[in-house]
Amino acid sequence: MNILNHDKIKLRIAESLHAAIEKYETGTTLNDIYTALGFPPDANFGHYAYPCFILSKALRNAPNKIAEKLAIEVDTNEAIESVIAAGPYVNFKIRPAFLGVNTCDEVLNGTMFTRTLAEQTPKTMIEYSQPNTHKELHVGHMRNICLGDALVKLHQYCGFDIISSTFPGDVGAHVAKCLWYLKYHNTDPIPTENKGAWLGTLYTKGHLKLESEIGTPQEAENKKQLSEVLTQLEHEAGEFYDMWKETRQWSIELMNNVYRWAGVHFDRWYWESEVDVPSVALVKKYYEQGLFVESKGTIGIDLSEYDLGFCMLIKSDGHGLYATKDIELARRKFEDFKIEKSVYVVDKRQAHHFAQVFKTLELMGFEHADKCYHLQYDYVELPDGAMSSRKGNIVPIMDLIDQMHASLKNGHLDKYKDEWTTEEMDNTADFIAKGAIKYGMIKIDPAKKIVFDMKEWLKTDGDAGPYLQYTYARINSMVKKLGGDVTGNVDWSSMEEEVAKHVMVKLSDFNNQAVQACLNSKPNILCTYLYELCKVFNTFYNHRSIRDEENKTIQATKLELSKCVAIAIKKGLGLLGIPVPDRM
RNA sequence: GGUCCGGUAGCUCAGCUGGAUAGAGCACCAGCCUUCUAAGCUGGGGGUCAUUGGUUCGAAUCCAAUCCGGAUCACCA
Repeated sequence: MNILNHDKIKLRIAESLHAAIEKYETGTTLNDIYTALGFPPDANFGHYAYPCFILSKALRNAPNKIAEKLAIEVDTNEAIESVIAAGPYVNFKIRPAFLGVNTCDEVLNGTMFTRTLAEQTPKTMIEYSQPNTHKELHVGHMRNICLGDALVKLHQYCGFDIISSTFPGDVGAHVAKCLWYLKYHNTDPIPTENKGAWLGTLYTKGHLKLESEIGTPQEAENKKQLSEVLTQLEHEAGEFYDMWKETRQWSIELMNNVYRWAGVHFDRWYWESEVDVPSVALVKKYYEQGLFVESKGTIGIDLSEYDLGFCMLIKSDGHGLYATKDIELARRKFEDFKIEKSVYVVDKRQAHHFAQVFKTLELMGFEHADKCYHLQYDYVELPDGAMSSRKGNIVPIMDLIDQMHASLKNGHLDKYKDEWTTEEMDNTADFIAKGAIKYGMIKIDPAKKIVFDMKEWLKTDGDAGPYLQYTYARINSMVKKLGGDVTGNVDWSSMEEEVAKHVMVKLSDFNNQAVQACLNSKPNILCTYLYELCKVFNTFYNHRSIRDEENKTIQATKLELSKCVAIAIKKGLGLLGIPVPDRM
């Protein structure tokens, strides 16, 4: 998957360099140069840097000599203001007018965000969020939702045709335990609202009760009752089946509440219950054909020659497993949507499971088996270990959201309580809560685990979502206050202060970062970029007052540049699923 | 034990397709609001990039070994 040379600034520098390097016949292509261009560690060196080590061998010359030579041979032009050799690097300073026309103007008119960024964009399904009904959604699920949603949006931004899907688990032992407890042991009245969360607590109680009664005379009776629940669910008839239909809806309502809050949408909800029976039938078919074998009363496939052990597909009681369903589901995804690639956003504990599933699909002759990818991430845990609904040590998503709202209203937003309507207060708190929670989930590299600490999460300063939202709101406010009084004409060439040029250079990097975040499946790259953009802007903002600027041209241009930053923040946060408040 | 993933400042992390003096945030210290939003800005202290060896002109980054932590390896999902 190639990234296209969409960055007009870098492309122009690369062209200038290429013209100088070409005559030495080193075989260095325009593309090589474009790719090698980077940023100097200290902005005082210049805006872009070209390292000359690469040419050293071909030219049989020391890198710093080459740099000196190139610095003389590369001419300044409408884009390049100066070329300076610094050790083995050639550093370029770009004219503000060129930066303005190719970056700011394009941000303002929107063309910056419609450039073609990636060469190959196969039609892809991204499956994320695999919650269970009859359990409560916790902050661990939130990481998955934030990550999955950001990936969907980033891919769409980069030109991919994306189908989003979710795969909730609405059948299985957890459902039976929950219904069992509800029927035989629950003494609470059924609440009128938040039934889904309440149901989740019953699952935990049920599980714990069953555990505690193992080895007691009660155990046999429990097993008998549980098995009756499962039988009724399987035959889709009886009291428990009716309970299942009703309680399932409570859980779906909870999921919908969370998804609504997060602003995520799924093109297709695949239910475990819909693939359960067909998946067992599929396995039996392949068993008869001889691909799958019997072992210890179960049916599965021996993958030990691939170091993947035995992949069990039908238990000795005749029921299927998670892998069974995923095999049937994989097939359906390609069939239902004619996709070319299938991505599963699931935490790393399932790595072995997916390795087995994909290998099994391959051996079954499934032509798209090599187009299935498990995108693994590390999960969220608590200071005292992994979260588990079974043990009941979870932080429900709604608790985090509620505490965040309260903390914001009693904190920074308190100063607006006499000025704002209740509605604006609630909306703003909600936007900032989304900024804090989603940014917090996404900014960490997916490969690293998150240890959740509520106290830390309620902080909104420093490298956090609210900082970026604050920068947006601040620009918005400034534009509102100054807008009418600024009468000068915009002229990018007036942006001679280094801080202003840094803002423009940083802005021009937007698409490079977005495409990296997308193709590497690391949305945290975009977080870092947006944070740095805000950092550079705030330095610029504090450096010299725009309001008090006497030169009308500079004043108008700086205000316009500020607008560009606001647009980029809004666009970038949008790709992460984070909204921006007009004021905060 | 096999496989996979992590180990960078007191804490949380970025940098990892090799390149300039290893960067942020939090915490700590010193400054900046008669307001373009202080959820901000400026400056300061703080590092054996787990360890050892290798490849290279050059290694936090690549390779190997070792140590620490975690996940996973047949009837849960």
